[in-house]
Amino acid sequence: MTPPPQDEFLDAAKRGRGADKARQMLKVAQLYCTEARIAILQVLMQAARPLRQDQIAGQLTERAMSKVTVYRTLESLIEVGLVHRAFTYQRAWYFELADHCTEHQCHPHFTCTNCGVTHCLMDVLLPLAKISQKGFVVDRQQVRLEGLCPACA
Amino acid sequence: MTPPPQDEFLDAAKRGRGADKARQMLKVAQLYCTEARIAILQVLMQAARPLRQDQIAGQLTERAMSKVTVYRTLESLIEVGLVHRAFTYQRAWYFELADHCTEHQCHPHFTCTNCGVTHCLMDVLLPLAKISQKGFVVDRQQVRLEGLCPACA
DNA sequence: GAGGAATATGCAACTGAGTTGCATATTTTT
DNA sequence: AAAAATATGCAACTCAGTTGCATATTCCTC
Repeated sequence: MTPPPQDEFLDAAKRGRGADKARQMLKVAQLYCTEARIAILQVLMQAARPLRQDQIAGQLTERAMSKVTVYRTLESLIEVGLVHRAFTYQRAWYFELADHCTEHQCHPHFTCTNCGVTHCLMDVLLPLAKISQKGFVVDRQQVRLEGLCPACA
Repeated sequence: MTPPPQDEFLDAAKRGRGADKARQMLKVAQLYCTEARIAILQVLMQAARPLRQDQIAGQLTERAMSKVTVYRTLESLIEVGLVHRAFTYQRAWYFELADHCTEHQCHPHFTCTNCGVTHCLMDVLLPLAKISQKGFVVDRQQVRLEGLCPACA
């Protein structure tokens, strides 16, 4: 096992963890591999919960990014199905990676009305509402919960 | 059966259908019986689906009402539990009467991504997510569906 | 690699739902 | 009827998200 040359180490560190995976995802989606898309994908890959635009921007350590770019980048990632809008809270959208989602529904989100923190209920899956016999074509079912989180209860 | 005096007829007509019921609801809730609250409650009682502020204001035939008053009126009705925020769509809140709701969840809402119309699925009830054993105290569970309505499918 | 087409970014200015302060009007209580 | 409590309207504001346009970056072809 010969160690990779030093500049490759530096390069990897500079690109940050998950950069290669992000590039791969973008290539498959046929999107330009831009600094913005790679960085935002990395942030979302590391996030434990959905994030707002300003929270995403706040985690971009390498370089500041205008909110316009953040929104437009998210929009492009949503279009190709890599990201989705998880929910709105206090008039702001929260975004998250679209993996861990089954075909028609993602995991439920629980938002604590006391501390405002949102928890992804990854291991909870409610049945799909049976409304196709009425002529509805369900694209997506979303479940939101509100109440007190374990810490606040 | 003596008919009520004519001015009572006129008065009932002027107050509109459901005015008495609205007054009753407000009295029980210990809120002032104002023109705004009565009128908005009537609109919501007759609505087949959740309405935005401007849609509510647009249905007030008697007298125009400032949007500030509509929002503050809805806020007061929400505080006492007569109304609730059903969902947001395109950055706007949709309001509806809080009846027809069980303790912890209301009926699901289906919004058509083609025509934008929302349908209340009054006869659909999903089980509550079982997360209380994890320490969560669920106050409200909300289910949103997206796709194509029968007319658009 | 150079050049050019396609696409992405940033700035500044805008949009629009919802909010706030304050003076005035209405409702309820005494 | 007067006083206390609360509601309304206006104008001005907030702030998440959007748009037009000039510039910069990415990718593709040679």
